[in-house]
Amino acid sequence: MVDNNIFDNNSLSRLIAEKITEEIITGKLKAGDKLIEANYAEEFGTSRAPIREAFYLLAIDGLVERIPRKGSVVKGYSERDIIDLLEIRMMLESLAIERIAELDTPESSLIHMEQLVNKMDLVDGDRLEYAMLNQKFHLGIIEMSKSDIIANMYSRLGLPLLSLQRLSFEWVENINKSLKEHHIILNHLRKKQFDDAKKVLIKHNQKVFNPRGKSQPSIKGFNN
Amino acid sequence: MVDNNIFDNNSLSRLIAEKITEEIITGKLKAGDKLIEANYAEEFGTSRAPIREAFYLLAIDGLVERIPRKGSVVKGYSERDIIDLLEIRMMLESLAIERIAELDTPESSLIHMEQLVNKMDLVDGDRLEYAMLNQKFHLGIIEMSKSDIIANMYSRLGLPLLSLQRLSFEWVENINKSLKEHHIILNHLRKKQFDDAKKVLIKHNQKVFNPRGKSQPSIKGFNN
DNA sequence: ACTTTTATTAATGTATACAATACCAGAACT
DNA sequence: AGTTCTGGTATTGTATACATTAATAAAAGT
Repeated sequence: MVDNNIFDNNSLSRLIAEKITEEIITGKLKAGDKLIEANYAEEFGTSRAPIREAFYLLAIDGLVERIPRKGSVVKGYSERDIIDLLEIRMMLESLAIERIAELDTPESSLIHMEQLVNKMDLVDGDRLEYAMLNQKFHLGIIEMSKSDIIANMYSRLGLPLLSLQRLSFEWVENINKSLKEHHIILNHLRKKQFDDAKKVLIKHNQKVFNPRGKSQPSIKGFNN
Repeated sequence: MVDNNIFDNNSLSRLIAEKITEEIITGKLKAGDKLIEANYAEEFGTSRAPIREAFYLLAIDGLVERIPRKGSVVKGYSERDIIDLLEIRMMLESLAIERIAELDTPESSLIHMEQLVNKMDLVDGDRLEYAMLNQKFHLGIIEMSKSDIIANMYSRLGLPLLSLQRLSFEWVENINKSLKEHHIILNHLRKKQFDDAKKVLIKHNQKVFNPRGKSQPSIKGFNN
């Protein structure tokens, strides 16, 4: 028995969930948009069953909200929500660094992170591309901690933030500072100056969001 | 139009999920136990569809792990996992107190919490009962923060910890100190001494885990 | 005109049936 | 004995059909 081929992404539902995730992150689907099972079933040429599963997977990642007997909508986050998400993300990353300090991080991980940061230096103007790489950087720190719990918690924050950062970046002003800080954090990690790494990381996170007065859209198609 | 009756717990799946949650928390179901859709379908006299949904709800709360094409099992947590869970819980509660400090907490909330703590004083020997009340206390702090995000994150931690606390309480030794601290935290909140509340809370949480007999792979030595 | 009622339609919830896959025990082979 | 086939069974994955509920529109009453 040969192993699964490339297309078998562990069942349809995962594949569909990934596709919808992409649509949310790229902004094709916006907060409040209603997701209709039948529509997607037709679009993907399947029955509603795997679509439902996909919606659940998305709900776990915090991208979709399921309202019993009403349906599934793309979850919206208020300004307050985003502040809390960022705060919690920072806490998790701080904790991750504490955990990293207790381990020997293999050279390969550090190299991987450095490659990532170098790639970010070269991005020129594509917000989505930058947001994706940035996400990978933060995720990389989480993974270095080798803590399933932290990683699990983080996954609930990461994607919603990714879908928002694209919009709310103060692109021009902060990008250069942000890039430099990534390098600094990595250097501290390499030199095992974990307290310093933490300090820079905390500052780094505190500067990410500049609220701009956008409020949460209401959900269309529902009678609230 | 009269509102839904008491039995309509917003669809079967929620009800089933609650029931299974109870079985996990009370220890009837143990980590690693496999959950078979068909079995539960028969037990509840339904088809497999709502059972599946229930499993997903449990997965969101971190009580069950879904492995594609294999099934659902009661999720187990290692000692390291528990340390991380507790650490994150502490962080979230700390953050919650910061948020509380920014609000006017209504008197009714404080009274509610005080009633809870008083009830805890009276519990005599029933670990599960105490663990449940303790859970409500911690949850109460989260709710006072009025942050959906914090509450959402917390729900992923709370139930797994609840299912573990019952087993590993160092009942006699620490219970009195723990009780006192609850009162102290509440008093600080009432007097708007939020920094003090936070400090006590952090200490309260840090004492929770005492890995003493490292030989034991289980969750021994975990209390609060 | 405005609200309430009623019918129609759309969408989710649940049940049943079948398909694909994983699991397991026993046979065949080395 | 141990390993690899092989078949049968258990269990999840998907499809289809129907039931129930929510959203929409039209009709009736005030």
